[in-house]
Amino acid sequence: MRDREWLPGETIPGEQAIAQEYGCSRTTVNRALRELADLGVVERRRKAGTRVVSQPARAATLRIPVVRKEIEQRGSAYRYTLLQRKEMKAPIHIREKLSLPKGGKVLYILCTHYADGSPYQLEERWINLTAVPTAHDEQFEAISPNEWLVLTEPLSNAEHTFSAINATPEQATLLDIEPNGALFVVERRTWSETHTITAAKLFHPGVTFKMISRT
Amino acid sequence: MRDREWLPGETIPGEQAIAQEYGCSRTTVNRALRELADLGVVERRRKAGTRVVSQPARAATLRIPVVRKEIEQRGSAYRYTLLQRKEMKAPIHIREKLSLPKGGKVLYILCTHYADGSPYQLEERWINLTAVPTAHDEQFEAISPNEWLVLTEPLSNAEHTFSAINATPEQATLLDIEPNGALFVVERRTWSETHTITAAKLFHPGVTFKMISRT
DNA sequence: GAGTGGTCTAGACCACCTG
DNA sequence: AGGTGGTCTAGACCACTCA
Repeated sequence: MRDREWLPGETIPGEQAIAQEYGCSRTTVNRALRELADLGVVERRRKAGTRVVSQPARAATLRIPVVRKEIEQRGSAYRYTLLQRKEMKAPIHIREKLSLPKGGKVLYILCTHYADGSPYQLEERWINLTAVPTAHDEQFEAISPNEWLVLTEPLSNAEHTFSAINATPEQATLLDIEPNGALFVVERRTWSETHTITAAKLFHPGVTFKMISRT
Repeated sequence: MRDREWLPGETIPGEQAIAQEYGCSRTTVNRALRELADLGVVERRRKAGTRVVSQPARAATLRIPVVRKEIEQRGSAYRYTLLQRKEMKAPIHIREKLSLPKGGKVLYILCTHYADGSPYQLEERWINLTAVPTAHDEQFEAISPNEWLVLTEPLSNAEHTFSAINATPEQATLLDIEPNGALFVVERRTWSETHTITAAKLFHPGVTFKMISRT
């Protein structure tokens, strides 16, 4: 069905018409078209019908696992080190990201994840202590905030931003790379239905790191 | 339904059991669970049942549009410049990526995409001339290979790899950034059901570029 | 071999949106 | 106002895979 070419620039098929033409039920057609819509190949609107998008934006699905699993899946040994941990009033840029009021308290954490002894990721994180008060009692010496939050706050929503920057001198030292070396940065914001939970910046040495998405 | 907590680490619900419990049809339960499986929250296998994943890998969906649209959507003016175009025997690393035989011919293209006059993306591309012979007749002076291929070879599969590198001197010059500046790199491989089509490397100045995925 | 998920059918009601 | 997609039901067959 998805091979067939009635795909000129942007046209309008129908839904139960297709069902008749192919001799299948509308439910099936609906599912097929819905999947095509998810892929971005097709646009659907209630009364207007279904339109074949002219220049579809490729839908790439990434799987972003917990760092430890990511490292172990490459067959490397995982190690974690806590560098800094302090409770503080949220700085302005974090207040904005987490929609916190003036004076809102956060737990700031800086830590490193190693693969086979080499720095794999530098993690900088702010946890909203109003939303996750139990973080106050966790020292994050044995478990990384990444992993702890996945266990503690399941099924949260997230927004990811990917970018590239030149390492600051401190970052270069901590990640054991050349001064000014390229870093792959993942910024993550996480929230539940009621609260914003955490903001994180994850820095990967560019030489090492690749993020892959298939189909 | 997705609020309910029978989410201990990893357990096993049933499918038509759930349908009865919630007083809805199995079709509906199936769809719900299938969507949760797509999100990576749940794992399903035929005989074994459905398991709540303990540390789910976040599924982030990216939309990767045609460069021109990406730029125009930011409200910027788009301009495109062809820098180089030559037919050649595929170098080894491209032969591997495109599964080409020795001596397989490709069309190599180097070009730049500008947003409001500033370099936005440096595109380096190899097109498989066996699979897409019509590329031979296209000069790519008026239209970018990116856009041309989306029009010519619709509905192809793709694999994307994201990484960060330091710009080479040439890249820094072409993109008008500092020497050694960080670049956000998208590598793309594209294939149809029968052929590998193209391999591309897309370089974005790290200072400018961000790639965002929501939920 | 038996039970699970994967997929389909035929029919129905509804919300939305456009013309 | 009417037609579209969105979603649901009740029932069915099949393929896979575990025990």
